This record gives sequence, C-alpha cells and structure tokens, in this order.
Amino acid sequence: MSSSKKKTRLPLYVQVSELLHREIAAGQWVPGERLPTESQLAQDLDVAVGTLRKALTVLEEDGLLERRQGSGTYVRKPPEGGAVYQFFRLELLNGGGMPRAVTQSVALLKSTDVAKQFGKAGNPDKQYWRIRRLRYLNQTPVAAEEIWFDGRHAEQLSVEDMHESLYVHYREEFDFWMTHVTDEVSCQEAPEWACQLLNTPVPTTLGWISRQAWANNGRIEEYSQTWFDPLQSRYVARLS
Amino acid sequence: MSSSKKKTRLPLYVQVSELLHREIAAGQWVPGERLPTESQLAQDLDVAVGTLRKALTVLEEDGLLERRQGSGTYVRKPPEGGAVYQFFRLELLNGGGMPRAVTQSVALLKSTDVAKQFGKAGNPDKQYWRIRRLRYLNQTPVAAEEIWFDGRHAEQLSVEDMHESLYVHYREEFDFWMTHVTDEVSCQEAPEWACQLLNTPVPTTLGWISRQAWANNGRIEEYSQTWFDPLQSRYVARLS
DNA sequence: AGGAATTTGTGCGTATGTATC
DNA sequence: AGATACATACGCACAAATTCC
Repeated sequence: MSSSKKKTRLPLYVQVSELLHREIAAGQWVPGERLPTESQLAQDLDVAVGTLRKALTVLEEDGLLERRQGSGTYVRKPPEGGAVYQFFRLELLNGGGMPRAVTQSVALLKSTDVAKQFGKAGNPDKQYWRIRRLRYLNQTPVAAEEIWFDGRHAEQLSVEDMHESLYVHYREEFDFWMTHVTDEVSCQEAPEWACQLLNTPVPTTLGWISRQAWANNGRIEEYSQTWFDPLQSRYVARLS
Repeated sequence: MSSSKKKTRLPLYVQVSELLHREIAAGQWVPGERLPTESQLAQDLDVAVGTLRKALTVLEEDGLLERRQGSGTYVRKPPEGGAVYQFFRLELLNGGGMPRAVTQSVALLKSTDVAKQFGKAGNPDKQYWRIRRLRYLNQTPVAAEEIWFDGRHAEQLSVEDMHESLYVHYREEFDFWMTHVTDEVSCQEAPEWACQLLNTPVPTTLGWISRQAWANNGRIEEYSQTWFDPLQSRYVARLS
C-alpha cells in the first residue's frame, strides 16, 4: 500500500542496454561499425546470451542498432539511399513523391524565441544557425522549411557545403544523428518569405508543422517549422 | 539470385500469434477476459513457454492483449477512463486538455464518396451512417467531426443511445474495436455546418484530418474527417 | 561454384524474482 | 502468509543467412 521508493534495481537487460547506449554515444563504436558478436559481448559483460540479446532488442527498437542475421550487429547510420527521409512526413495528394530540398539561405543568428523552443531556459545571447529551404516532392515545390540548431556545432556554414539531407550532414560533420521527433501540425498564415518561395499570394494560410528532433545523445538538437501547400501535399501519420 | 518463392514456413511464434489473433477475433475470448496462463496455453498448443511468450509479445505490441504481472494476460478492451481517447491527437495550444464529444446529427445515407474511401470499389447503393459531432478540449470547442461507417452495423441509431466515445460504442454494440489508424493532416476550407458549430466566419480555412481506422477484424470500419480550429488546438504526433 | 566457418534467429527447458490476489 | 501468474535470467541445440576461402 504505502508504496515507498522501490529499491529494486533495474533489470539486468536494461542495465546492459543503457551501458551499451552510453558507449555508443561516447564513440566506442562509430556509425556503421560492427559490434562484437553476441556471444563475445555476453562473455565480456558476464551475462547470458539471452539477456544480452534482449538488451540489443531494446536498442534496436530505439533505432540505435541494426542486426543482420548471419552478418552481425551494427551501429545504425542514416542510410545513403531513399531512406534518408526517415522522418519526412509529407506526401503528394495522390500519395508518395520523392523528396528533395534546395537551400535558400544560411545564417547565424540570436533568437530568444528559438532558445525557448530548445528548453534549457533559453539564453538570449546564444546563437543559432537558421537554414531556410524549399522542399520538393518529385518536381513539385510543396513546402518552405526553417530549421534551427545550436550555433556551436559549426564555425562556418554555407549553402555549398550542406548535404541535401541535413540529417546526413549532422552525422558526418557533427557526430550525432536523429532518433525520434515530435510534430505539431496545424495551419497558419505563412511568413512572406515562405509565400514567395511557394509562389502563393501574401498572406496565405498554409499547413504548418512544428518539430522538435531528439538526437542519439539524448538532447533536442534541432527545432524546425515547415509551411506546406495543402493543394500539393499532406502530412501523413500512421498510429497504433 | 533467382529468388524463387520462399517455401520456408513462418517461425513458430508467428504461427502461434496468428492463431491466437484469429481465435480472439472469433470471440473465443471476449474483451476484458483473461487468457489461460502462459504455461497452460503453451501446454495446450504444444510449444515451449518462451515461444508462447514471444507470440504474446507480438499481440501485445499490436494492441490486442494486455499483460499484468502476477495477474494474467487479458484481451484488451477500450478502457473506460481517460484512455478511451487512445487515438485522439488534438491538444490545446499549451498542451493537453480533456476531450469531450457532443453529437449533432445522425443519419443513414448513401455516399459514393465515402464508399470509395472504404476501398472495395465502393458500391454506390450501399448505405452508411454519418455522425456529426462537436469536439471539446476541457470547455473549449475545438473541432467539428464527421464520421462514416457501414450502414449494416445498426438498424436504428439516435443521438441518445450513442456513447460519447464512438469506439466504445463499436465494441459494445458492434463487437469490434479499433487497433490502428492512418491520418492525413492538412488544411481546407471548412463546410458551412462545421463553421457554424465552431462559430467561425463562413468560409474559413481550418486544420483538417482525414482518417481511416482499422478494426481488430482486419477491416477498415470507419472513415472520418475533422476540421479543427488552429487558434484553439493542434494535431500532435510522436515518431521514431 | 561450393562448402566451411561465422553470426544472428528460433525454440526448448529450467530456475528464480516480483507483483497480484 | 501462501498460492498463482507473469518477468527475468541462464544455458543449450539447431536453423537460416551471410561471409570467407
């Protein structure tokens, strides 16, 4: 009844998964690298193979690892091909469409607004990179996107040296990558720059996505907002 | 290379989970009922306990079962309390809010539009129930909702005998329940009836959700669209 | 091409821990 | 306090996929 603090320690497989998570975040193994075999890891950590496998399952569900039967267990890296767009949720009205992004501007700015979005009682003196991009599905411009991340991640940043997938850029240049996001979807009057990019009248009410993205280091590393043209695309979510 | 049809049968635990899925859908155990113990089930089906547990894990992840340590494994039913709103994705702008629904109208109609949404090369003579409701979060009206489902599920249907949670109504009267949904989110000019309910000018562009809902029998049993006021609420999705 | 070695996936059985009744 | 039921943990054997020679 009186339910005092549970002193019971966490299950062993949880302890193991958290240990491995820390080691991966610390760079013990880098993205793409293969981990030791299950039996080897189990032996090193002095746990049963079944216990280790359950720990790996947790990390796999968290998107941190990828297991291939007959091959090994690998630290996951954002794939090179089409699956770069893991978290891209816009689709053409008749479904699908290949995403592309064209960067419009890159700037290092102070913004208390964004600082608040990052939590951490936003320091108004902090600087953030602001990227503005035009999004395409196939050949159709469908959305204007504004992305913010911590100014300390890069000294210099220009349109030329940005990978088309920002998430790939993060991994290759900043040594972290995104594991999950929270989206809030609504509609808003779009700012002038977005209307111009999308070639709509000013002002126009467009679909609007506000996103926070969590990286494998556990922090929120990106905040973005996207205005999309409802005549061209929709936001799609599958829930269970 | 030439990759012919893989004749390898499915893993045993998948077979078991599909067997149990069929039996539950067939009413062998009804929502809320407790299944036999793991060791009993394993014995009945002549598989190891570990294998059975893996099968139950699949069904649990599919939202069909609920396991309680020390108590048993239960067929999940839409809970009575706040979690009735399992698939409700609207939140107040500052987060959260308790959902309520007030039914405005109930009608049995033909609709080729809706028939198409249900797939199945919609028969234009089929009839569908159309429910229109006003949605609240706390005391604030936030959305107008239009729901369609197969006309054969009920002979009669009136505002009075509808449960506030339609999904509970489905379970208690129609003997199925929803396991997952697909939402498409965008914005649209709202129809007149929706604007009147939400007390906005006519016409107004509002947030718009188009949903298909799958039941535990594997079929799409509901199609709905919702217009929400972006000044009051937002659609929220968490993705990984 | 093909077989051996390696590595993860599946399945079984048992013992013990923990929550519930 | 005791019985019951799910959760965790261990260990082993074999299957399936991949890799290496």
